[in-house]
Amino acid sequence: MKSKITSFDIAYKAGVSQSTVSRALRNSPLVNEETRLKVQAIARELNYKVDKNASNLRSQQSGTIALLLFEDPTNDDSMINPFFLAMLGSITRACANAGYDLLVSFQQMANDWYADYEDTHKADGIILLGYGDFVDYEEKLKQLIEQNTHFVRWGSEVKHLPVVSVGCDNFLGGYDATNHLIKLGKQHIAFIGEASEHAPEFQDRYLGHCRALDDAAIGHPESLQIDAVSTEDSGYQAMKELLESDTKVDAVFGSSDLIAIGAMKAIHDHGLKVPNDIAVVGFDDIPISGYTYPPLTTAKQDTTLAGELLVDHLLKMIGGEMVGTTLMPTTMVVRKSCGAA
Amino acid sequence: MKSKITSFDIAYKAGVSQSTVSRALRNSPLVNEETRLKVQAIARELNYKVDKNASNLRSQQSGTIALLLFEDPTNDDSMINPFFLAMLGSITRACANAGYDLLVSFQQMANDWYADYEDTHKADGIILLGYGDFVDYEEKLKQLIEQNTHFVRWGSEVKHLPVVSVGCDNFLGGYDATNHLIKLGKQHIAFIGEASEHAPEFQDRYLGHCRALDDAAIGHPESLQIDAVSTEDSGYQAMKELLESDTKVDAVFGSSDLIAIGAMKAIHDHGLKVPNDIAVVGFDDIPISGYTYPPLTTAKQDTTLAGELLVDHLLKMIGGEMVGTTLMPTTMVVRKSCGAA
DNA sequence: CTGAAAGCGCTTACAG
DNA sequence: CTGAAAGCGCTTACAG
Repeated sequence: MKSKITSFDIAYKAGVSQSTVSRALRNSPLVNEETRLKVQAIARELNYKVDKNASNLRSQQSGTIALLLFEDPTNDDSMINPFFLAMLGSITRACANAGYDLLVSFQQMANDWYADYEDTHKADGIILLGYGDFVDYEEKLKQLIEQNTHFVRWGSEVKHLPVVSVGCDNFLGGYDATNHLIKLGKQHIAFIGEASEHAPEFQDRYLGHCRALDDAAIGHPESLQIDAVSTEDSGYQAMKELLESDTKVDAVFGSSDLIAIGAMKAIHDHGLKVPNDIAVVGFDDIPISGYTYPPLTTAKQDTTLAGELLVDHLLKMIGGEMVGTTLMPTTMVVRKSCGAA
Repeated sequence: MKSKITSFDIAYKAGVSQSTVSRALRNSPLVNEETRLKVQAIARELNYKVDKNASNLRSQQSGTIALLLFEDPTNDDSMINPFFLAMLGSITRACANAGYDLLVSFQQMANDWYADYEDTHKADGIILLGYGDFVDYEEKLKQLIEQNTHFVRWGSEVKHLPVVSVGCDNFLGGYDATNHLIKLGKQHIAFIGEASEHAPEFQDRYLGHCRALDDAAIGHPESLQIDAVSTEDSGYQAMKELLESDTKVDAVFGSSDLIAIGAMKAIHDHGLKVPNDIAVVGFDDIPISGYTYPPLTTAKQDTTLAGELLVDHLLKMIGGEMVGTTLMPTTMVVRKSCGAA
């Protein structure tokens, strides 16, 4: 029964031209109110829908945004960072509000990614979330810039490249998190997370962490910074290593909630208590963080606002407007894991 | 610099016709090897990409699948069920493997949903994940059927409707979960989750739960079934209510991991211990479940396989094949929350 | 194996 | 306010 209905069928039924049907359905002011209503009524009656391929081809735009989500290669679906998934939710919603569809693609850094969504006219612009290694990723960004692709990315400002980013003030967020622990009297605060150019967000958090310690005249020996990627497992291993090294530690700043959650598990498995023996704070405020044991104190990134800003910035760029990088503040969400409550 | 390159430009450069370019780029066997390589080389050199709108319009297919994710209306992004998000990951991956793009849409039951992705030729078929209230949702399914839309859904078999589903054997999963608790000597096992026709999956789990109790000659009084939707908060409230009611309970089967996690928090807040005072099992095995305190024992649904099956079934339907509903088994993942380990 | 031609279903100048 | 016509960039019979 799916014999295709076209605008010509509607035109015939309504006794007008196909051009008029096209205008009426797009609510063009060029068409008579009465005509418009009649055409729309008939279209509804016949369950007619404009063929997007045809209209996109003709008007040379897609009404679609592509979201490229990068993760380290892994075939484990469960490894998708819940923080990004929360972002995905808010981005989808923001797109829908703006009348855009969202094409989602999980990219492995291994593949020939920057999947040409804009070049193939499937999308008007691209949102980039995450990256494996920042140094590799930077090369890809250069390609996108060269191709004049419209895109925004989530993250810290990219130096030396004309890239529009939306991100959090990771330095300040890291400062606040560590400062919170200092205020609670902690003296030996470990930082878990890779603090290198390969992970600029973590690095900024680490620099904020160090600044807070400096301001309080507390040292930050190298032995208290342990590399980890943003998974529970990595946080667990890093914390385990730290505990087994007999380094003195009374608090931990996990550079993501997943890391902090893994660290808490390692602390428990080691026979110690959070926050009594070791206080813990995280970064992100993923949905689960209020339900860990104990509930996790963390520097919250506002994913709702982030999604809105990403879409807003991208749409402006597509429209030819100039936009700059936006950094949002983080807010401390104090729960039990730090020992404050 | 984005003056549009078309297949005619490639044809001109290669000294062949545009038809040949089109064939060469799609690796048609109708084209000479040498010609094909030359054309492809030139296309690459000029960074030419086939315009999807044009090719889709002409060939009347989109190479795209739409994923519609339903949740109860809420403006909180964090409420997106991590189980569905894990599914999203595996569906995206399965689509990519099949050469399809994925259009994602979060639907609120309130809206005029079934967003006509197939009618507008933006997608060749639709995958449905979740639903608010099943009774309302069933009406929407009827519309999709009426429109001859190609779609598959995640969930239990739908009775009396010609709908293809992929889901888990919730009855057996529920049976296994409760049976596991029985084997550990539990006698007063509560079920938290709505066990009504409005949530058939939960209902099936409940029926499996009851059957296991029947088989062991243990009662299942109504007082031990508390309604809850699939959120930590709802699980927390339900458990709190149960604890305050002074009903005797030595174990809890949360009909989703989120519910179980919320319940564990309520048990802790009530001053009791998991699993010593009350054992807990969940359902799903979401990523976080290995990192809760204590780690959650749960009936795992294999999201990777689920995503593959959903895409596989849908693609077959699009291709005109007949496919039926598939029910996958669940597997018990035993961790500490049940007291077995 | 290759090319000339038709046509997918729209939108948008252009003319009135 | 409306219509006739062109054309977006492909794919696919059709003919050779």
